[in-house]
Amino acid sequence: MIKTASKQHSCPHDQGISCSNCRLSSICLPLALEREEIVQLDDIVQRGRPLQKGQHVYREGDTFQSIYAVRSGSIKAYSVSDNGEEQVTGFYFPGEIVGMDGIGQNRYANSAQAMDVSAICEIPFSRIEELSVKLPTMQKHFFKLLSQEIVEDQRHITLLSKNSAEARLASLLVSISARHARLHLSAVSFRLPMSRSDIGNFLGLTIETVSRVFSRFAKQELISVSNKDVTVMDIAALRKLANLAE
Amino acid sequence: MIKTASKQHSCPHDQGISCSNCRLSSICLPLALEREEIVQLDDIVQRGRPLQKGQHVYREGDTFQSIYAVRSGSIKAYSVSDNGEEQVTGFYFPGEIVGMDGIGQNRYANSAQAMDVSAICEIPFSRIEELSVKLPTMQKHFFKLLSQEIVEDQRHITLLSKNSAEARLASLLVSISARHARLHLSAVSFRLPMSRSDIGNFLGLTIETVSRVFSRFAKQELISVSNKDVTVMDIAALRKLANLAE
DNA sequence: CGTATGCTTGATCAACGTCAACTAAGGTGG
DNA sequence: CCACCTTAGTTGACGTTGATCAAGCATACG
Repeated sequence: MIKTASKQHSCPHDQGISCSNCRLSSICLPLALEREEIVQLDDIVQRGRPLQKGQHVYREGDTFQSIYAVRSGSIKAYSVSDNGEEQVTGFYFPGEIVGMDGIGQNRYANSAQAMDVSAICEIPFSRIEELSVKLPTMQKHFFKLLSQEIVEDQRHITLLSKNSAEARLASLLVSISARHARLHLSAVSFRLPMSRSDIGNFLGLTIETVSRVFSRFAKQELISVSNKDVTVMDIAALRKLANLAE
Repeated sequence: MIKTASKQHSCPHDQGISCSNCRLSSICLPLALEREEIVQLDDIVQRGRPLQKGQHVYREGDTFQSIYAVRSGSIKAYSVSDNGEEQVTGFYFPGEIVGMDGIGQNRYANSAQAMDVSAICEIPFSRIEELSVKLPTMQKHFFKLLSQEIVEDQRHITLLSKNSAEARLASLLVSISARHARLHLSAVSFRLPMSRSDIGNFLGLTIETVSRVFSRFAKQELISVSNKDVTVMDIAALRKLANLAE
């Protein structure tokens, strides 16, 4: 693989980057991987051209081959149930990994679609398996990654099972805010990449309810909303509404 | 480890059994593990005395060390959210694995509690990691296991997000029936090990709603219920109600 | 500039939750 | 072994939240 010279503060869509100097590596590779190990991972990661909004990373039912790290932009994952209804199962931001649902059945259980222009790193799973056998740290990392997705999904189950529309939306806003902060972006002002319909679908609510709750939050001056742009004005109140510990 | 002589059709609570001759191994170890490999796994697996009803396998927050295969009985997993409410995240029957939520944080994210007298096999995770490095088949198996739990949880998200009380309960009944069948038990008549309250909690419903839906199903002669004993009379209708493909 | 699409807001409705009373089942001590 | 008590489950009446239906508005795109 040919790599162009990479600079320290590169453009997020830049392809001439390696895991070693990727500013996301602390999220993507939270383990204390040795420099040596990262170099080996680098060799298997494939960085393609950015996806346009609406393009799919993979589709439900496709043969599973790779997992993907989001480098820039944002991805939504969704599945279609037997009766043809869509269920949005997750939103993924830079540093996060999609596609792990495919491992079990050798077929993706979800489709993954770009909500913005997005750059992704493809990591062929067979190579991960090989590397994991050689590098126990790497194996541990991927076991952890999978386990964390389980815990995330269970949190979402709790959200849907126990919480009101307000709590659900508050929870999503808090989560997105925190993930922006982790990326050293503003935790206060951000643009939601997804539609109201995606939000509703993800949270088990109708688009009308989502809209109403946004309006209510705005009226209570917890946030200000203008279309997809949100400014969080009272994160503590949102956390409280979301039933999260202080 | 000392193993007593094992017979072919052993008692489910019997401790003198090994993976090699366990009738659950096709569920627990669906991979084409070589006999040689199973023997190595056998050496890791610890089989303790059965748990009494109500006893915990582990508790949320405990340091993660092992995953557990259910040998007999049934286990429920639940977590307590920040506001103190319980959420039942899963029911586990023989051949199924609990505890994988602990890998990511080195702490269990759920508590696991026996709903009946239950026998479990403890599998220390560090040993799995070691073995997985030596046996790629084993590594693959555990990657798959984790991934399948993700897919399961996502199905449950869809259930909670999109389906009515009737669909949710129908879905649970179909699932339990199928899992009984897999164990070569009756898919038609079975005893529910969990309380109405656990069912409601798992399905995001109140106990009253669960009770009413049971009664409605009985009146429509889809099932007959007597306390915890259920007989499925029209599985096709239940599948339809659950929005499952024929 | 006009049309399509996404979003908001209002009015009404239904599903499920809440509250309450009652019944059945299981467990314990006399 | 039975009587009592506790806990689990059922059923009914009523209330609330969020879905549905419908109309209008804003934004984006050709």
